[in-house]
Amino acid sequence: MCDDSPVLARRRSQAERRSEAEAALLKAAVRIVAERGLERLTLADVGEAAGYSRGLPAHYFGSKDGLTGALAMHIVRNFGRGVNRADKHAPGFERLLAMMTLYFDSAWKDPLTTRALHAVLGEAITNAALRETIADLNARSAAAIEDSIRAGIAAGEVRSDVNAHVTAILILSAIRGAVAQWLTDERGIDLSMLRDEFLDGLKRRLRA
Amino acid sequence: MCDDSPVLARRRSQAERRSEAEAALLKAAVRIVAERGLERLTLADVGEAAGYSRGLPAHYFGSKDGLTGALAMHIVRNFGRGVNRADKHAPGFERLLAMMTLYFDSAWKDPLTTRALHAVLGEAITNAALRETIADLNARSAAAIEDSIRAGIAAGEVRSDVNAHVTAILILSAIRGAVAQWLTDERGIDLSMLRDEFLDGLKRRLRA
Amino acid sequence: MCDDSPVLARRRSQAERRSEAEAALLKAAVRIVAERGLERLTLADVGEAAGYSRGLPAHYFGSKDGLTGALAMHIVRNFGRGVNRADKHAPGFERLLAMMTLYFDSAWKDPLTTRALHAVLGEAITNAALRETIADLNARSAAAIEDSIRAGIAAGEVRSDVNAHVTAILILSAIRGAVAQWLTDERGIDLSMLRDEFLDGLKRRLRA
Amino acid sequence: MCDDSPVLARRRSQAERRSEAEAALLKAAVRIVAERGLERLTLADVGEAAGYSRGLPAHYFGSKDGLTGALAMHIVRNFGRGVNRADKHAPGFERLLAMMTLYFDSAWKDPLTTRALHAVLGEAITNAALRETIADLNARSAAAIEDSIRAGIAAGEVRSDVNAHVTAILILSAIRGAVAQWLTDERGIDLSMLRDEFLDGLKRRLRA
DNA sequence: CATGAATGAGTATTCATTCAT
DNA sequence: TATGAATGAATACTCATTCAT
Repeated sequence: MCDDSPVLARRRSQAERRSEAEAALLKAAVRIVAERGLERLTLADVGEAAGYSRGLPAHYFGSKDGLTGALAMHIVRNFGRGVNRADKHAPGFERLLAMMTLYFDSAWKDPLTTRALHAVLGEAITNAALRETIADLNARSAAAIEDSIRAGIAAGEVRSDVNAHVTAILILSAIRGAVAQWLTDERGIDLSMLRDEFLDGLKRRLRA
Repeated sequence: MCDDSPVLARRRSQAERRSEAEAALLKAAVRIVAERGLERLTLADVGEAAGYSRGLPAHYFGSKDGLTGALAMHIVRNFGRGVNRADKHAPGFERLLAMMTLYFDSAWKDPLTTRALHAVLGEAITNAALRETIADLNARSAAAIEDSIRAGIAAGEVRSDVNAHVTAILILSAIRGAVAQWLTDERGIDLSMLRDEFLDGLKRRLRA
Repeated sequence: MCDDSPVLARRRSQAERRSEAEAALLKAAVRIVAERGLERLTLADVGEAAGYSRGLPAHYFGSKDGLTGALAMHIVRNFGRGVNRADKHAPGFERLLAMMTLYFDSAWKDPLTTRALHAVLGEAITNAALRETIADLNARSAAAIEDSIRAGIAAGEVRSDVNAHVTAILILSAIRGAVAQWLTDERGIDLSMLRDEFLDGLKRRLRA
Repeated sequence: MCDDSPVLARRRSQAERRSEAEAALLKAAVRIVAERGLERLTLADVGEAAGYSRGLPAHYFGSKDGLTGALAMHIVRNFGRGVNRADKHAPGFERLLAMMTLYFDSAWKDPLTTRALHAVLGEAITNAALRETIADLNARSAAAIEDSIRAGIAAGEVRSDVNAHVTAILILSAIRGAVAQWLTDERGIDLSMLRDEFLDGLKRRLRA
């Protein structure tokens, strides 16, 4: 920090090295999970794919379950960051539509993260260790949608007889299910068509 | 060996025993997958859980991939059989509503199969060997919905400006996503509430 | 069993194959432990040394702890069988002396089992999983000595004011300690001299 | 570096810190070995248990073998120091009895060191690197006993027909074996009873 | 001097698969 | 047909060791 040496590539501190390596490992893990699934992810592969040793993932994450958990957190955090870019719109119907668009479009723009996310979502159904992390993600995702619906109602943009809570969960459900089907059959399913029809239905159903 | 019973009868009995055992193995596999996931399913466990030897699953299904494939088929077939009970209604809006209800209620009534199905759906995202089976299931499921929508349009029960194909996919998406969220958080998500709200929205959106 | 085929090398039954392999594995394990100690025993080495695959020990004993436990049992059983050959003498002072002689001489005659036994005895001090097995061996070994002392007292061969229980434990202690010292320094310690002096002291101390 | 304090004082303080840390590491190692055994002792654990870094033990002792050796020496030295407190008695039968008492009582008073010592004694049987250290300990321990026996003979307190050398080894054997049995079954074995009976037998056997 | 990041070899462990009975 | 013994490859995991800070 207080090192003024003129060396351009300043030597990294231990903490920097550590977090740099950790980030690289998680990035590599995302790619591998997206391509092969959690089941066929090996600790050694992650280390090598990240340009480190075969042993480093075990050293950092302790066990495969540890890596899986950290990976879920990482994906969820990354994903949340992406969706939150919709908050340039004021809460309300506009933001809701922007969020929905982002959900669909991020699947298209970043299929790696999307595929990894859905692999983790699927795993959470039969893996108690991940369930809480994913349940929490789901709850927060639905809550963000719910907030926009309520704001829309308050602003008179959204019909006031809508059950914001349940509707939010169903909206999240539809997006998740649509993306999952697309991931299973990218050629047979036209995601942009699903997006347009979905947004259309949303307007029809919610608009005051 | 020294059994003198008529050959035909004997053959039949062996064939019966075989399919009986096979059914028992698949049933055991469904339970294990529902409880622990495909990753933690082992051939030996399936054999023992079904009351047979550790070696029988390999004997019948050849390999783990063979079992996985047969299992996916079995779940898909079972599932389809359940949903098709809606066909006592004539094709049209009534049958559509009945099918939707069945989708939700079968999750509640048979959480084991449901959980196993969703484990397989999740796996298909990153497992090419299952993708086709699942893509096919998805296509047929959506097609059944689409048929009812079209019949509804023809009967004048459903608005004629509805895009039957895309809407059917989105309907399937919403159900799948809703059940998936419920499976991840059975206490936090009220499935029957989701069902009612979903059916309500459906009527509002589709009814002529 | 009821196979009367004239083949000399009759095909072994599955159960025979299994127990044969298990015996071979344990025998190999004894040798490795005697030579290198429990710490440097690997499951793969045991399998290979026994002429089987590297994976078989894990397959049979489940884990290294499992093997260690089975090994302790096996050594203890083998050892007990050896010492019990003293029972051709009637219980009493003669049998006691014969047992003591056997203890010392079996160390000399079968240093492999002896070394392995003492490795296990040492391990039991800091390994709770073995403690009970070894505590039981110790209790039974001391009890056998105690029985002979009591019989000797009853027969008037042994002084009646001897505390049979505690003396038996101390006798076992002395033998164990003597053999342990010999194993640590075979050149510096003359075991036969220890044996003779020990037997001499025993007579002096116990004889009526 | 930029410290202007007298060099000598500084050196001394660093040397002190070094030996302080080394002592703390060895103390921690003794506890870990007593509780878990040499096999389950890790360098990192020792460092952390001593309140230092995970890397310090490797820094000081070079390798695990280095630590093991230093630990054996440390335990042996500590142990010898304890027993030598008997030298307030003049050499002879009294000192012998005092030494024996100390052997038993130190096991009771400091079970941690005792357990660690016996773990090392057990390991020495199959570990050539420790054998010499332990053989030397054994030889010196027996020699101390032998000296007292000889002094007792010279003073006319001990029977002159006793083979001092072999008897000393057997005495050490009995104590070691007794403590080992107690360590394996603290509840089932009454060490103080063994001590009393042992001392009693000793008097009867050796006293002139 | 002291820390802790990173490595990689060693090993336990799991399990699909093959094969003898 | 059915069992289960045996194999061996795959992989998680541990930890001594080295090295940069």
